[in-house]
Amino acid sequence: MAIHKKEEFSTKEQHLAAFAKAISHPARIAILGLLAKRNECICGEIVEVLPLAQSTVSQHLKELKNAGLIDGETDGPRSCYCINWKAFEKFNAEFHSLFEKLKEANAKCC
Amino acid sequence: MAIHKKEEFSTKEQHLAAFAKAISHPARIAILGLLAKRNECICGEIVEVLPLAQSTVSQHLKELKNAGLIDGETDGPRSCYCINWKAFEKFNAEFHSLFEKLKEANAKCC
DNA sequence: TATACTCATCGTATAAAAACGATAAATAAC
DNA sequence: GTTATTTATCGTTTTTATACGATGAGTATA
Repeated sequence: MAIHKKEEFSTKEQHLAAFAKAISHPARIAILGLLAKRNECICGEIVEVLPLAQSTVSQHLKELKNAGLIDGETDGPRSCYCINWKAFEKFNAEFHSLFEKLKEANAKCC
Repeated sequence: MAIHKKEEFSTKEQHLAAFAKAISHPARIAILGLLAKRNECICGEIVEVLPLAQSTVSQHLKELKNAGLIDGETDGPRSCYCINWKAFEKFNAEFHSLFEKLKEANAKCC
């Protein structure tokens, strides 16, 4: 009976959740950190750094790309990836709009 | 062969990923939004609002609590929950320290 | 053309997440 | 003391995520 009910929530909630899911694995955090440090990376470079098989890394890259967090383009036989900073801005903005503005109303608790 | 390798990444990466995982489901986003709006909530109130069974909501509340994002205390037979704003501050700070400071080095891409 | 290299995809196996009903524990009300 | 209320936990089922090896498609090099 595991009928997922994600679609019964608001679009905003779904979007923010999907964004969070994309960075919910340390490998993907590591990839993003590496891309931020080196500006751009070839898939093979990432495979060298991470303790994961090439196919697994490729899978994580695909998820990050699907979430819009990174961009990728082919360079001959290689694939070059870089961070999509605009997407990060958007994530930050959504995160803020959901919680930050409500914070001042919460001085005390329970 | 699904031996999870999360422990092979840095503590910081694991922590940030765990944080993100906690908010990677629209139900948990909705719970946080509700708690932010009402300051505090009884479990039953959350069950009324969400399109999920009581046991499922309780499960999501447990995950949010384990992640440190919410606090809960019993009030008679009821359980009262509220947001742990300090944890959100910490999350924001970690998120920033990982990416924000590297942004200026990334004007162009690929 | 043949060979080597890079990387995405496929197939597969295991672990984790998501959802529910049922039950249990604790407190309140009668 | 019995009953009702509230919520956490247990057990189960289905879906999704994680990870790998193998294969294939594409590009470079000999």
